[in-house]
Amino acid sequence: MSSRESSRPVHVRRHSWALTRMRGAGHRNTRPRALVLGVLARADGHLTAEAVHQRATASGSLNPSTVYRALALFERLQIVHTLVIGGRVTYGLADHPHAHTVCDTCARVTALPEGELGDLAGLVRRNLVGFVPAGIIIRGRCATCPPPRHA
Amino acid sequence: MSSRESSRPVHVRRHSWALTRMRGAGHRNTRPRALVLGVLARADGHLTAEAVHQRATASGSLNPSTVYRALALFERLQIVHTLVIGGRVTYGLADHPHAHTVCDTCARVTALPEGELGDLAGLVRRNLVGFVPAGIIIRGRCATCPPPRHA
DNA sequence: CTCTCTGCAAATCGTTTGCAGGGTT
DNA sequence: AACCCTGCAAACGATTTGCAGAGAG
Repeated sequence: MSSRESSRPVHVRRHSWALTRMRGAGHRNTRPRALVLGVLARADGHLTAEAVHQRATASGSLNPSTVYRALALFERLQIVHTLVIGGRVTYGLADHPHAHTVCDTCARVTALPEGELGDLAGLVRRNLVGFVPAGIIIRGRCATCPPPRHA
Repeated sequence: MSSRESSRPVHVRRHSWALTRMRGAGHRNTRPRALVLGVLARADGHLTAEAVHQRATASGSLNPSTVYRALALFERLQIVHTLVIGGRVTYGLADHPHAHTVCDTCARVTALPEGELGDLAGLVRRNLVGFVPAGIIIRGRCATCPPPRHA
């Protein structure tokens, strides 16, 4: 959170990365879309559409359905990718490839930076000929969660 | 499909594995539950709740809500695992650990038997201390799908 | 016999959609 | 000016839930 590693804060760079991609595909830079991207660029982790809407609302009003439409567009353009956490669809900026761990118990999500797992993506590419990996999700139980009681 | 590798067909063994687990947790072996397990035991791949209901109906009537309740129970007991494919929740028997590839374009799912990816689970366990992996999902684009056109 | 489980039907709620006006290029 | 995008409100559809009766142990 020191935010002085570069002249441009990280979230600004992520935001403009997404913006460039969107504009490059011929889509307009509107206020609602900018609000959504701003939220996603600042989020460290994945957010539900509802959470995106709530946070975006703090900076200006916009309609939930517009959030859904924006997110659907961004997903199609591969600006965001989705992840289901605790039964809810969540969205996160797809600006750098990474794997996620998702705890089945507490629903906590951890992003694993590249290299954290050796070269997992490379392993996949090497073994699955023709398959282009876009994301890796590891479900399980995180260290701090108690094992599920057999009810 | 030769189905004579053992005296007990595979689906029977899978079914009774699940049954044992369910009974062991103190739940009753009812006809609807048996129907659902029968479907899952025979399925090679993941099915939506709706598909489970349709197939189960072929062997006897049961209510959709009962299917949902059964699947929720099985998930809680870790008898089944869920996977979101093309925006729909799908269910599969969790009798042996394996990874899945999910194609973002055609929604096709491929189960990777253990060992297919080297020891992916072992790699995860080694690098994520304390995290107990229960499943690995690799999203991406399969060899037969065209790359998404930038719309 | 007791307590769980099921069927039924209504309620829920995240998400989608049609349409007319507004904003971006 | 042309066309894309948004707000609004209604529609949608998968999943959940309350309740009374049926069935498993």
